[in-house]
Amino acid sequence: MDAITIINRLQEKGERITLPRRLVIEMLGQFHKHQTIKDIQQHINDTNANHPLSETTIYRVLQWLKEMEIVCQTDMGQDGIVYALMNNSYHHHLICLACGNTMTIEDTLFTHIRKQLQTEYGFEARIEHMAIYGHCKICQENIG
Amino acid sequence: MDAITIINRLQEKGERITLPRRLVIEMLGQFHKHQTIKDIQQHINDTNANHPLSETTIYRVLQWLKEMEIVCQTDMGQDGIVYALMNNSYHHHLICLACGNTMTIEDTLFTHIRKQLQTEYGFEARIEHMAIYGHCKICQENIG
DNA sequence: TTATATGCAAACTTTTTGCACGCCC
DNA sequence: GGGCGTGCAAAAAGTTTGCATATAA
Repeated sequence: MDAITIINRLQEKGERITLPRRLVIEMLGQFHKHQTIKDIQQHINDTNANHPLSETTIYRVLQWLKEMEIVCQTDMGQDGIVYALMNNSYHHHLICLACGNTMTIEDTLFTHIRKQLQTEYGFEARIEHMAIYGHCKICQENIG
Repeated sequence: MDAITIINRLQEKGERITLPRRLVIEMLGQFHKHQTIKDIQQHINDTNANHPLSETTIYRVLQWLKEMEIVCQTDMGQDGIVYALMNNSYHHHLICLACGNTMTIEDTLFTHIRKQLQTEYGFEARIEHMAIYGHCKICQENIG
């Protein structure tokens, strides 16, 4: 689902589509990576110098997009809080506590756990973008 | 491992044990629940009125305890960032996006994923205290 | 036209930093 | 005694709010 589709769906739901909202959705759709508030603001204001957005607006647009379940929010620890469209193919991050490097992993790892949560607790998990901390292979060897 | 054991081990490692450090460790050991910075400060300053701790110190003690891998930090979303001793029997939280209720779940759920991360990526995951968002059974039924 | 989103400024919360002093080893 | 931790105050960073204005529908 790309930015235009998202915008159309929101509009069909009766949501108001304003320029700031459009810009944020397009920005997140363009970069298939999680972005901080600052990333979003900077990119929009760089490419759209004639209509810069205030931080306030970006916070409010992201809040709205979360309520609409269009974006998800992840705490990346040291790297701060990041946002991404939910429709991007799900992926997750391994973050090494020793060297700080991050690895991206596929979502298939969570298939089993999702089913189990549903079966055992009746809970429908939204694991779109998980950050898992630990020690990477190299650092384990260096420590060991 | 209780507070006294933790303190002894740190001391054996050559770490300096000061009163603030002792108070924070004991506080976390006493309540087997995750605590916010404010919880920690308030409890210590209530029960230890003769030696109140500044926020600065608590931040620094927690930073140190994280480096020592004694405490883990979890972002509970709306409820803020919380801290807990790692040695408490691991547990995790299901947080409903609709009603906000949280459920506590056992760690066994993650056994499989830990092994898989180790095997496939050589990554030793530290999944001590995970917050998983989604929709609880009741809210699913109400929405559906 | 009218309800709602935006921008600005200011408040508020959370976290970090510099420096003088005090305490643990 | 000496190095390191602490407290204070202030700054920095992150987030929220009130209100007048602008704008989508």
